[in-house]
Amino acid sequence: MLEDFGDQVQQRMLKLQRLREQGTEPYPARAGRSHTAAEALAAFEETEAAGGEPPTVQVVGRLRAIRVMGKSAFAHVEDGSGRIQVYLKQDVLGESAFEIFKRDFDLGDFIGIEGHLFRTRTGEVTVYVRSYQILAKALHPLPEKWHGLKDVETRYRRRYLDLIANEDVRRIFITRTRIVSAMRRFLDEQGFLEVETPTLQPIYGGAMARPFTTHHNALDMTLYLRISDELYLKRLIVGGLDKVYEICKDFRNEGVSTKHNPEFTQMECYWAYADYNDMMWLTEHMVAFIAEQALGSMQFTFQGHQIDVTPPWRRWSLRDAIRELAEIDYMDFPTLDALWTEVQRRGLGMSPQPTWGKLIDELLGEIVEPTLIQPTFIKDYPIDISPLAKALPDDPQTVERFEIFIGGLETGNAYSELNDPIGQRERFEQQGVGAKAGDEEAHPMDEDYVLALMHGMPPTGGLGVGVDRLTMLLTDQTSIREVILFPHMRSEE
RNA sequence: GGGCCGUUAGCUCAGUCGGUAGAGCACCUGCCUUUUAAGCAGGGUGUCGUGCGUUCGAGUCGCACACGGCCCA
Repeated sequence: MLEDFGDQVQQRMLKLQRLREQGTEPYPARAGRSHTAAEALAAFEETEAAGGEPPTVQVVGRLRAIRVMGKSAFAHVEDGSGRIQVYLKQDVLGESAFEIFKRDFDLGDFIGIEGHLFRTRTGEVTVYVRSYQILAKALHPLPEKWHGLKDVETRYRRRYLDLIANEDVRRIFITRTRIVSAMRRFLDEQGFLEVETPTLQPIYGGAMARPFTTHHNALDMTLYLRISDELYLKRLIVGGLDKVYEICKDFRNEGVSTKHNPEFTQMECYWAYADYNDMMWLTEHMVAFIAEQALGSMQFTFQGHQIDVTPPWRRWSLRDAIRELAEIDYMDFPTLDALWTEVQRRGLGMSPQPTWGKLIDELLGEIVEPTLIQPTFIKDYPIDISPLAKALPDDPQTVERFEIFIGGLETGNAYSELNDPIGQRERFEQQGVGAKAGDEEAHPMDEDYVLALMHGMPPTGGLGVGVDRLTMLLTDQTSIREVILFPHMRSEE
């Protein structure tokens, strides 16, 4: 089976064998280290400035460049902090140790070295190696040093190579981590309690989407991978946890695209005694905080646009936005048929939708969304696409809901939560009508959730933010796969 | 689901009109004790994504399929 890998792997296998034969363990259990590469460089600069003796260091890392010159050699060793050059000389190491390095070490191997620091003729701070040790032999060559790794399929399937070869990719994922950690910090500081709710749910809900289905063998029951954690988090609001949030994977059984991965990360939070206006405040301050923490600025570039997330953001009603950009007041066309006729009469090129609200959502997505570059709250949505949101006091067809748009991307969704149990049951029933009419994304009835509401839920604001989408914005990426370490791929077989 | 493009050495890529598979890096052999895309001399290491077909002959032409990318739905 190792023969399948070709000549270069065979060569490295031989070297591995030779190391073992002369008594070296090529995969030792531990490594001595006194400094990271970056710390070693800093330590040298410090003592140099102070006029002191150059420090002796032990550094470890992966060999990223080797330049052998007969009886001496330079190499670059890379660890998580960066790279440092090392210098090996035959008359320091001895003939045997130097020959072993030359003959049996390859690019990609992990090595530990020990020696004092000095500055070369060309000025680079370098470790003058007194001794070295193999830490792990690499049997497969790494991507090439100039052009790196470009093949998108290989980059996604073998992300470790992408991270080794492409510095900017590493930076994206470090930024992603900073985004999530800043989000947590912000919510924690606002007094939200981080909780965990079920991934495996007997009834899916909280969003309009098709679920993944699975089966519990011992209990012989069908379970769904969550499409949202909303209904569980609101049960916690009923239970008196007044501010809760969860950052977790949701799963939606839909097509994959540059904006959709079957599993994606969402932050949802619920705030008792708040409404959707409070959630707008929370959203704009949270995103501003995250940008500041992750990027060092509330301004950033996305696809050539200068975006500024400094609060407050624009608030624009959905009806006004569509009235302005599509020149249709959908309230003048209160049925699916009437609105569809008007949309077609104007030649807007929309695709047919199962409900009035979904057609409005289509207009939003096609006509309004691409224009929303600066952060914008589009607010007040049709009730039939928002079965969990509370209606406006003076307009029973419209709910207190907003979506967040930045850079032409929908990045979040929020509303004043419907807390009337009877009203909620009616909404679910209404969704059931849609399901019977063939709407595969209709929200299912959840009696257990209605039961929770019957015990009383305070007025509550809820918010969901797509972590992947937010990361795309803050790292200037147009494909969700560029911000997910291991995006979904078809089987290679 | 549809359209277009791509898949050739470990990596990045050439490959003309259908005529025995190419380059750089990497790798192998030798030289080289302050180099840094080290250098010098020599060596091609391959299931041309898979299958079927056309042809005297296919990386190249045709069909199907797989995987990926972009656009559309």
